[in-house]
Amino acid sequence: MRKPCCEKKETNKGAWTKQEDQKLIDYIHKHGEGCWSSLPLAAGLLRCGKSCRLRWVNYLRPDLKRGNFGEDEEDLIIKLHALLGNRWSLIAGRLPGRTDNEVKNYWNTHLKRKLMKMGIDHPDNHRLTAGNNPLLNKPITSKPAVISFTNPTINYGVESKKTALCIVPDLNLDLTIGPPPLP
DNA sequence: AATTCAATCAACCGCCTCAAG
DNA sequence: CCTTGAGGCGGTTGATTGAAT
Repeated sequence: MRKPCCEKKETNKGAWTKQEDQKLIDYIHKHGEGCWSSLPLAAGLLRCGKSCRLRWVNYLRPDLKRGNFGEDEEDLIIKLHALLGNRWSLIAGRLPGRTDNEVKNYWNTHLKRKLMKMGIDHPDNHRLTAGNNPLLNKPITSKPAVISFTNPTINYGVESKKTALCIVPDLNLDLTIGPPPLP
């Protein structure tokens, strides 16, 4: 079994202090994101490199948006999750200013629950509760591609009147994965 | 006001991949 | 090839906060 990356040294754990944050910010402003394993020593931090990277990527980066997710962001997450599954970093890559951790947390706390309320009892694979919806009692032959969005037009539709349908096995999501947009 | 419960989210853990030696 | 270590990722935990009783 591999040793943990920071077994060699005593390192701080838990919440970061303001001073630690500042040290990390200062160091990265001066030297850029480089070798995370040697960063803590160089920056005067008693943290392991992984912890520094995580703190920077998820919290200190200046281009982070933070705050509530917009409806368009929600839709995009649902759409991308249907396509990619739990590939949070890929999903986050399509949401400027959002991190994988943030997207993952948002999915687990808000969206999962929201989809379940809409009758999708397996939000992880975007399957609707068959018993609730006669349309769905047909066998699904291929991997369900799912879904719904408030914007553009289709909704999961369990409750919405304007809805069309919800699971379309071979639905073309008209979504291509490319490099994330430039900042 | 005090207590309990639920929701949220920052941070950790362990695994995987990949490049360097 | 094989080994090693760094970086990155997804799953999970636990502290904190807010709401309900």
